[in-house]
Amino acid sequence: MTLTQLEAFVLVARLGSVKSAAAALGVSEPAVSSALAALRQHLGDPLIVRGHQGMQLTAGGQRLVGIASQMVSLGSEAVAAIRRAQGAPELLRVVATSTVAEFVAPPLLDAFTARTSAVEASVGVSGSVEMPALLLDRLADVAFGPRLSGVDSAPMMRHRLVVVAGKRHPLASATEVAPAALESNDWLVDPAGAEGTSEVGRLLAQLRIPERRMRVFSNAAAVWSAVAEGHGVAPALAHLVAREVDDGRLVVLPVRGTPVDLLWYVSSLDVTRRSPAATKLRQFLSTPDAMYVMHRADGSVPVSHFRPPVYVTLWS
Amino acid sequence: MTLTQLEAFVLVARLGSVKSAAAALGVSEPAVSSALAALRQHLGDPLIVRGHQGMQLTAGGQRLVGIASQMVSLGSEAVAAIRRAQGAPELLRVVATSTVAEFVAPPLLDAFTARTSAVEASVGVSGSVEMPALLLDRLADVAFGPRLSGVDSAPMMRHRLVVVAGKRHPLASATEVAPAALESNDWLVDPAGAEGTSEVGRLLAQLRIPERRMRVFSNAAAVWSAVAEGHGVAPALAHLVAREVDDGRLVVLPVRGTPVDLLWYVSSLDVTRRSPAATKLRQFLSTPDAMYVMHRADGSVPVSHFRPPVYVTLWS
DNA sequence: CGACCTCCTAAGCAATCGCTTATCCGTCGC
DNA sequence: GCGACGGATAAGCGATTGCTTAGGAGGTCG
Repeated sequence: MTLTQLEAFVLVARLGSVKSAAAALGVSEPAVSSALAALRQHLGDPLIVRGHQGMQLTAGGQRLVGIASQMVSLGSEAVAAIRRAQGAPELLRVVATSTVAEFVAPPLLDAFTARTSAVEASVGVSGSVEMPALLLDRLADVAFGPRLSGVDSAPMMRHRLVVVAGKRHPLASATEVAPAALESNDWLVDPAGAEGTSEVGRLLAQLRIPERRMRVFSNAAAVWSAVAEGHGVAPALAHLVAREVDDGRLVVLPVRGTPVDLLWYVSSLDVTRRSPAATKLRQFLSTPDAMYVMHRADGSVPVSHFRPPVYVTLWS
Repeated sequence: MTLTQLEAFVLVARLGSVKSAAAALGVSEPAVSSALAALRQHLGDPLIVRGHQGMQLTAGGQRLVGIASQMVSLGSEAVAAIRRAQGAPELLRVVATSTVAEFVAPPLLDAFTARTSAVEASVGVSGSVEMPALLLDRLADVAFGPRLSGVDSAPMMRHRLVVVAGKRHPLASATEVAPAALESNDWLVDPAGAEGTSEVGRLLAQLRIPERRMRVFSNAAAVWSAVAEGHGVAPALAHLVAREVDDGRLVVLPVRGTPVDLLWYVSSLDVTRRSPAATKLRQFLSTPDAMYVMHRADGSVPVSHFRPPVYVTLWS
């Protein structure tokens, strides 16, 4: 499997014909055809066959084309990245679980880059199970989330997990919440909560909430706003819903086993192998400035510092 | 530049020595060394040099290692994907602007996959400028967002853009909002709004809102909840904040030029080149069922259908 | 200073890549 | 049925890849 072969395949898929792909590449048509043949043999799939209107992708070809196209474009990106790196700022790539990425990471990294010259930070979202691999593969320099094994994790921020409901919710005025009452309610969670291995996932498992009762929202802010509307109950971070609780819009339920005091950790490779920027960030995290930013976090940053964290998704 | 070379480089970077990389690959040590040499020459950068503790990445090497590692892992993923494709469901990869991805896409695709057998849908977030390229590269089958040129766009859903503020905001009781008052307020937006080319971005430009007045949140739900707290004003989708407005928690401001009636479009390659699943989805979009789901959307789906949309980010 | 240890270079060799020209075979249109 | 078109196959060629063994170069240690 060669990048040239993959590029030929992508072009054929995209243009719908071997001939035009050959023209686009500036080579003869058998060159493309044989590249395709080699790829077919290597993967054991026809990939693309003659159909009634141009070439038709097989099921395997359909899956391959996205992957192959990324590989090819990453190839050119690699060249461009090296070019840019001649006099460029250091990169700091952070992954975080969805909750942290939503509220804590953006203002924290904004404050960090403002205090540290020549560091360029960006954030991505990932499940906690993928994090060690991402660090080991150097796809990320730092991970925010639960404690990880196999890499160097240190406590970063204490937080408290509570269960909340809207003020008009039937359970809102209860002095004690029975286990049976929990199971018969809708539970609203964010993507991190849907992961069984997360802290929230473990809490839900401990409370024996059945899966069919769980509804996953794309982010925690959406969860809490739906809960305030009266749609079920949800786990929440105490300091982030404090204002809604003070206003009376949300009510903390007296659920057995809560509140839970937890820690988020910062993880990276061990000290000899982590990137300089990762070292600097870990130092910054121990300053009072960082503590202040983390706890005040509402997840927003000024537009001039904003860089969308996600450009392209790798389809699994 | 070969995948073998990239793999050798990644392993050296990861293990910190040529020797151990060679051992891991089960080849002699000059084999790794020469692969590295070829890559160095091809890219014109030392990539990784002898330092005091093992090999040290150069600035270029630091950037390359993430890209290279992805290319290598995509290579093995390609093989796995083909394997799985022998009797596998069709893939439908959707990209959407952040607002659509947050509220509309998940329930819509959930309803679609429930009604259509053997289709496996997943969603990613991207800016609208990248969308045509993503479709053309077949990194995505379908895009939800503004009308795109160069691909086949059709109207999908009408929506109305308004400007909202919290009930206690100074502008909440105004009968007419002066342009000067707009500029001196904080404007809260989601990632799509921070893109100058989006509909929200154009609205903000038209209102002459200076960049320093804009604060970007990671999602729209967070924006509206912050606005309800009294933190500035924000563009909002009328049907999604309707309940907050009815409750009096948010107030629609009488801003000149609003409300704006807009359309979201569904885009894909032209009819001969789009995937079968994309065709089916576009048919589904014209049914009353789809309309119902789109307008009722609060962005949640049952946990059993939930697949986190983003696993890995390509760092730009 | 000399004995490491680790990386790089040299030389050589089989296999493959990537390309060419020339020729065959399938499927359309008429 | 018979061209015409487009894709696959064949044969052949130079360049590159990917590996080996052998030896040199540049550090860090005792």
